[in-house]
Amino acid sequence: MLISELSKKTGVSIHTIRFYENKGLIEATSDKNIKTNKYKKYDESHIEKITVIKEAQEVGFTLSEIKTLLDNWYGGKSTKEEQLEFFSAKITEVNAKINQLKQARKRLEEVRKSIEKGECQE
Amino acid sequence: MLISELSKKTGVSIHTIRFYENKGLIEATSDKNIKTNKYKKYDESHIEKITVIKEAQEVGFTLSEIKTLLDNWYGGKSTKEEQLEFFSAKITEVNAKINQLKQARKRLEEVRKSIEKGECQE
DNA sequence: ACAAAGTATAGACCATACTCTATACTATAA
DNA sequence: TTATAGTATAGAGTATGGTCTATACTTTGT
Repeated sequence: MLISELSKKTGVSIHTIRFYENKGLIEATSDKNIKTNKYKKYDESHIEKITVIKEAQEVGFTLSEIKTLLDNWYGGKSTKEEQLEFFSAKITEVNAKINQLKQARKRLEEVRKSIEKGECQE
Repeated sequence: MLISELSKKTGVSIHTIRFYENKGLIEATSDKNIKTNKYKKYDESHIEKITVIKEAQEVGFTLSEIKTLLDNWYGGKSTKEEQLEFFSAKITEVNAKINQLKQARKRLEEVRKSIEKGECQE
């Protein structure tokens, strides 16, 4: 598929897709056939990667972290051990974030309770 | 205390404290006494606010969201009902973030498992 | 054949959240 | 009193993550 279709299927703008491509997060499939144009081709794997980018961003990872994540996820550049280590570390990070959020929730609930009790204004 | 002390006690740079002040997140206590200088004074409440800023940032809130949070937390500008509504909404947001992170963790654990099984490389 | 729509590249521009520099005034210690 | 250290303001500069514009080439429909 071409970029506009990928854009429609992912909900990510053409500009942003190109931005990701420049950053090295995704890479269009190179067609070895000599073509008259420079139109880039994308497939299901690109949809999946963009989905991962969106999900990872929502939970607070930066694009540079996500690039490393995708490189480990799809690229075979590192050994099995390195990959296992990488994902274990990421899971630890996510657990830490969950705990921070639980703390924040507790704080917010305390504030809400104190407002309910009318400690702030009568 | 003066700004350098606040900086030391919070671990936030003087520049950043002034940046927060310009953004309206904190406000130095105005001393009614006529003084020869323009040195701003801070107290424990400012330490607490900066702590809240840091905590809220860690869990993904923007400065503008945090400003609203602080205004509701410390300022009596809104009614009890509005405050309750605000904090309930924030708690809902935090819960949503926790769920997203749990989903992300599940995803990452699945990837880790598939690597363990050697599905990616032999 | 020609207009309209799609694609590519490069670079400008924007918002957020800092971070630093220049300049000037103030306080303190020797 | 004079150096130096701290404070204030204004504005420039940086990094991240986009978003948009200009220009040029390609494809498609009529």
